[in-house]
Amino acid sequence: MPELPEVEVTRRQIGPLLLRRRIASVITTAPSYFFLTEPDVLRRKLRGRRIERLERHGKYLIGTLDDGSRLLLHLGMTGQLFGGGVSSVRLLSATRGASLSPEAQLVAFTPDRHTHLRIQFEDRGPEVYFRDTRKFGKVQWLAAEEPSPRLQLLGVDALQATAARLLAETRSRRVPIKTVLLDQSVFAGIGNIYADEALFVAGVRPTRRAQRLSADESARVVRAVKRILLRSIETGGSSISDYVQPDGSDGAYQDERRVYDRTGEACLRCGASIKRLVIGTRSSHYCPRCQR
DNA sequence: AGACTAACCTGAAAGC
DNA sequence: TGCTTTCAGGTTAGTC
Repeated sequence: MPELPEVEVTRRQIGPLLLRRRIASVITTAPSYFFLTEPDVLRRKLRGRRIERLERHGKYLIGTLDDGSRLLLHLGMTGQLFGGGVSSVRLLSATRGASLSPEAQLVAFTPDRHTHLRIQFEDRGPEVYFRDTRKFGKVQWLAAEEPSPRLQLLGVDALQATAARLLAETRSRRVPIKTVLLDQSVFAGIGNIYADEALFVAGVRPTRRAQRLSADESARVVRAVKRILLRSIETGGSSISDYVQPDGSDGAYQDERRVYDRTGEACLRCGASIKRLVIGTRSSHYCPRCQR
């Protein structure tokens, strides 16, 4: 569910709760394919460590631990990271600086069967939870220097996209342009909402064969992608079905959607009825008049 | 290599 | 009021 903006908003909000605190223990659910690293291994590797950095590449969050190992997190469709816990608010106030009104970032929460990770810290302050109802999310521990095939497959982060790269990639592909935008090995981070939104802004129909994209259109698409992703981050991401920010509040970008999930509604630019069709199993939305 | 599909899950909403 | 079907911000393994 979360795309680049939601993951970036999550990174910024969860950072203060996750970074530089020594991990006392990790509680997990039973083994499942959510765990690329077995839960018992994960618990053992994380105990006693501190996360020094939290970076994002596409939709992946990458924590670097104080022993050089790394923690990979992917939110999948329904994954959510947030801080909270019993009696943690008071303790957090006592242990943290007053930069961000820490209380506002915590959610009153009782772990349930979908809470696959529960991280507790030695400072006894707020816990960090990773909850994911559908289990399409992923967690993986990587030893220091251990390469990650998943990360290696990713293209440059979508905020670093270039028209030249998109144009080069499209030359040999006869799939719809939208399929190329969703391909994480081209640009990492674009998902179903922002692919539709960017193509609308660029005036390109999602079904257009990649090979038929002009250099000018490639530039427009890349510009639209970046503008829309940055704007969505500013507004806290999109809250369409169940995504909420780590502090529990809704993002606001869904209010700025131009086509996604607006089937049958009027195009905000020309008034035509927004169409929906399926491209490679993903529902796609576009304006038949504004997008050619 | 590129293009498709099926599969991994759960829950909400719509259809009957 | 059920029971069934459809749909969902994602990715990967397998087949042609």
